[in-house]
Amino acid sequence: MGERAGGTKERILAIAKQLFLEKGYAGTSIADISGALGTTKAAVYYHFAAKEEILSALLAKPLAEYTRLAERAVAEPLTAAELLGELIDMTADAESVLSLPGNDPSISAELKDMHKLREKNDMIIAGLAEPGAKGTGLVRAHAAYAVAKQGTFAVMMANGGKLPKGARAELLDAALRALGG
Amino acid sequence: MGERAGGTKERILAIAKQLFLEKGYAGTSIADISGALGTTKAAVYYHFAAKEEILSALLAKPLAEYTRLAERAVAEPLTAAELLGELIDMTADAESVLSLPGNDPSISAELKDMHKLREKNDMIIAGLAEPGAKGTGLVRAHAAYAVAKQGTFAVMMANGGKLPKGARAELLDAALRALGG
DNA sequence: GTCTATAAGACGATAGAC
DNA sequence: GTCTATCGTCTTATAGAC
Repeated sequence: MGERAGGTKERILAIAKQLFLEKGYAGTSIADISGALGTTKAAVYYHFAAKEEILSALLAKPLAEYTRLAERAVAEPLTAAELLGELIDMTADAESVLSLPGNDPSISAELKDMHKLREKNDMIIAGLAEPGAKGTGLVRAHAAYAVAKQGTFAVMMANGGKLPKGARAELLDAALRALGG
Repeated sequence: MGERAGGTKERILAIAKQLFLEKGYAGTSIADISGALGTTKAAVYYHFAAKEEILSALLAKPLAEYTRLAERAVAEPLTAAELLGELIDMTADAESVLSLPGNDPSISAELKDMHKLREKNDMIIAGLAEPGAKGTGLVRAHAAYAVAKQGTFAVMMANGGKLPKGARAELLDAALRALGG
């Protein structure tokens, strides 16, 4: 009971998540992580063979979920409300770190084709737009997407990292208004 | 006439802007910049005493404009349409790089209190919200802000770095719908 | 204004003791 | 599972020739 919660590997991931968000992936060194952990660099390398593996471990689940959502968006006819709601929930999930690849260029540069994130983005944008929409018709889809991802992220940042009561519904409504018209 | 456009200093800034956007500030080395420039690292250091000075030179004007907008938002009674329109224009301005501090954690970490960007953000969010709005009432302001900044940025990225005709009006309308309701 | 050369340290990563 | 010690490389930055 009185223990420090979880194995070292999980603690490394928790620390890395926080530091990557604060200083970026390229701006965070293994020494930063081991320092916050209270051990040495070598201790970190016992649990992860390379810095990039920490990033991969951190992003594996969120990217898989995001990919699945993108595929559903093109396969099934998901409503805009369903799609945007899922995006808000994924962004708000404290365990997830879906905001990382979108907010840190040094990450996008690192895992470029690793999951073909850009492609998935386009699939979701297309799923949000009216069928056959093009050019400036996609602008509204981008606007709604921005509300669901960056809007949610901003509200969380302004509230100590958590979504306040009712904020999810407000964000979803705002995203739908941005989309609709 | 047949010249390569402008002094070396300006070329360095243009290259740095592009690389910082692609790989992030921490992920870009002086060697990367001098390589793209076609010279040596020392040549870069002749024009800038430190890497951070390149960043400062790049952000000076956009941050000053952003600060001025934030101050106007609390002093004069700016309409939401005026505020959001200016945000869209600042984000879309190719000379500006207002998207940099918001998109790269290694930059926010670097110039933290340099311009107190966070404070300016809050001033603009407050200027967007109805007077006296609080808690979840600010959610709509964050949503509108997200459309104006990240939405504009996303549309530009999807169109080769430029805003298509009519996109500005569409984005402004979408942001106002997200805000209103 | 740009070069070669190099300093001084941070970085990712490994070897081997405990 | 964590340590000390180290390797090789990359990084920021400087000195001095041209």
